[in-house]
Amino acid sequence: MSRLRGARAEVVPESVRRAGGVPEATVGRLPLYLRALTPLHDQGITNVASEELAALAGVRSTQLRKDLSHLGSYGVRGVGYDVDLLAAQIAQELGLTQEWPVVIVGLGNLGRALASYGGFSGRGFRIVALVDDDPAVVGTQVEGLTVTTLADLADSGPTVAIGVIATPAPAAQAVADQLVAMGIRSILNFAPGHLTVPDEVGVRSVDLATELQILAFHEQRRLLSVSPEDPLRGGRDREVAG
Amino acid sequence: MSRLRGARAEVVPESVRRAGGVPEATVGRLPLYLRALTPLHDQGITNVASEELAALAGVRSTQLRKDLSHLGSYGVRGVGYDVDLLAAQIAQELGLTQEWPVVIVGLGNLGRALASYGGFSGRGFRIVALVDDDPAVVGTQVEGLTVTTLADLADSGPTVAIGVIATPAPAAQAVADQLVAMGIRSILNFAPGHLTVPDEVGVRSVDLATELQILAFHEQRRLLSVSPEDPLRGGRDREVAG
DNA sequence: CAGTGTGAAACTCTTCACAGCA
DNA sequence: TGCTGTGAAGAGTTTCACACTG
Repeated sequence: MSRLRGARAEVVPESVRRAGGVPEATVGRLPLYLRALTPLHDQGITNVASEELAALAGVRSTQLRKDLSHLGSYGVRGVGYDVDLLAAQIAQELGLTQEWPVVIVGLGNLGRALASYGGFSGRGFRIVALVDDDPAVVGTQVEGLTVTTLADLADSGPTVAIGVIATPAPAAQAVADQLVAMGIRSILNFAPGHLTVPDEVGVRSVDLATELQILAFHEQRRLLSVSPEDPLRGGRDREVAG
Repeated sequence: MSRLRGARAEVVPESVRRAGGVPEATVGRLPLYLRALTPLHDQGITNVASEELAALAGVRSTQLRKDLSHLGSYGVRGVGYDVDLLAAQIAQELGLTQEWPVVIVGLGNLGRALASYGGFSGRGFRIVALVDDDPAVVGTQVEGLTVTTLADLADSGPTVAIGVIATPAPAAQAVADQLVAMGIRSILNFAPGHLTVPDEVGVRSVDLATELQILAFHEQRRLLSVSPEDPLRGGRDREVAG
């Protein structure tokens, strides 16, 4: 589900790419574990067993333990994991010991929703710039930041590590090109459609229609298989990492 | 990426679950293919080769052909695929020949952004209800629909197949429970955190912080590996279906 | 002969079974 | 005794190589 997929370049096998590293599937779940640990920390709980944490994160305990083993985890046999220590370890692995500066491009409904979303600060990210190309919007204040153009950002704006694209689909590729040109190598894309970027740039795409269509597939499957001789649909607790 | 992960229930092997079906990984890519086909259709292009369509969707041509082979595809050797026929086939497989009624729960910034998003109609979905629990919002008109409460919806609202949760995190589980109680078996969750639902309910979750943290992991990895003796990062064109 | 369809191989990911330690 | 950590087995996915066909 997140899912990595090659497009260009020779394929470097995971076994080589991962020199001293963590499998991609595990990376996709580390955020879930971190998210599950936070409320435990807030409740003053200091220790948690893999079974319990796995339930909170929505995975199996063996999976959790295997994942954590890749970061050379420090669980205690017979006891469990130290909540704060584990959270710190995962945060370090994900690179959240520093704050990554983020720009949001496109201040339509979605862009504004993202800008006002609380999930950035305190989780390793800070919005440092907001960009739009509508003259009526540029210069206005949104969430305490002055909206600029992409050109202004490249020219005289703050340094940015991650670009979030929340523009209409037709503009997304051009925006991505400009973000890449100004040195950004991580892009989160909310516009539908595939972005073509150089190999060294990471892109993750979130598309509402795609998600709904996947749900529709299973919904249809369910409706069809209720009637006949086939009582197996193996329904399972479904979740997507991203 | 989208990724499926069991949590409860005995594990039904894919080979059994997929009786006459399509692998989960393939299902996750069918929407991408459909999305890539639409502009071709609009341009009046009637035929496309797997190499070209794969490039538009951001996958490899072998992957595309293998995926399509699972729906018993009707490509023509030496020629390619009929654009309209292929689009129709995929749409049918995904269950988009009918319109699925959708409810959006939570009309904060995100919920409103989703409500005004154009990606629903014409793609197999229609928003038939908007729900919020704020008395100041209930009864108002948003995007041509009158906002109701969840209780009203269960009581006297239209039938709904898919629920979209766009509430704050603390409310999400309770909302999911109520959606399930009224018979909804497909949920798209935008609130951070794991939802616990019965086996027969499908859930997909989209979480901004998770996506950003995965990007941050790779960004950090890139920064660390630029300097030393390790010139392999196997940079690849990254994309997520989910 | 260009391009699809597909078994087989390679690889990744998940689950199992159990050794090992506090 | 209880729970972690992990090699090995099993399941799923991707890629390869090439047979096949319009």
